[in-house]
Amino acid sequence: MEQRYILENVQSFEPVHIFECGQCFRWNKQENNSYTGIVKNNVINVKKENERVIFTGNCNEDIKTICIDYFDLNKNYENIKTELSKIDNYLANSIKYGNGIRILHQDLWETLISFIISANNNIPRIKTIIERISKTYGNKLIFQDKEYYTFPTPEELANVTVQDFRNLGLGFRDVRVYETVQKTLRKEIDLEQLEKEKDAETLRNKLLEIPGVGLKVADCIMLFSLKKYEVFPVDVWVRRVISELYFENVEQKPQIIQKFAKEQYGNLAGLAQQYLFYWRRDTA
DNA sequence: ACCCAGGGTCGTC
DNA sequence: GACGACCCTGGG
Repeated sequence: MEQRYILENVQSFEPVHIFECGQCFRWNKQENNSYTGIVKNNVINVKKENERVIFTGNCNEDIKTICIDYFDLNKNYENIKTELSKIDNYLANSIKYGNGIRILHQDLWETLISFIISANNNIPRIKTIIERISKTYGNKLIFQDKEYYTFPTPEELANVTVQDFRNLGLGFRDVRVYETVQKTLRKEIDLEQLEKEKDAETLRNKLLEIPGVGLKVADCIMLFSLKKYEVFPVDVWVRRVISELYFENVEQKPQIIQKFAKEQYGNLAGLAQQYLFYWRRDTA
């Protein structure tokens, strides 16, 4: 049923920053500049009007509860931005540019599969593939006379073959997704255990055992789903922006970049990464 | 038409 | 630890 939740006097919440900073793939801009997306079994529209954010949705659960968790609304980004801005001017400027970014608390399963698909791929195509998977194997939801589809569970993907995935356009990632689905069904991958794991290093090592998950994808999962804000995913854009700003435009290896980020940005390096990524990619 | 690059990972050397 | 291969597609 349709529900509404309104947030007044908000700071640090800008839909375009949140949804276009590369952390998520299932939110789409509407004609009125609001965004509509799918959160578990719920369709939600997010509209910003001056200092007010309006969440409207067809939700099975309480929309307020969903939004507080998903958008991490109890986290104080004002303080974080103030602290990070003190580090250096490059970061301070990118924070100004993407001042409304928030790191989402996304579903682990969906994030895992999405970032396996992201390997050597571009964002428009990643979005298309995820949409096809959802439309083919997810459940239909109706919101304001339009159709939306949930991201399918491991069980809903149980009988999908490698060839089926290939036909949906996954390319060479088909086997990786297939194996990950099957291992999850056999409990060789334990999603609940991963969610409970507190220690970042242990968590990363467990993620690295999953087919299609290397260092970069593991870090994205940790940051975008498991709230490990200290990790610093290094993709081509981040590698580029860090090399340009801090290494006189001499391309550094990912390991060097990560070491540098940890020293420069500290335990909130992941947030710094999002501001820098958004700024560099959006001004390209 | 052609080429390149994209939120990398994996097997092989 | 370095190097190529890998599906596919949008943009130059």
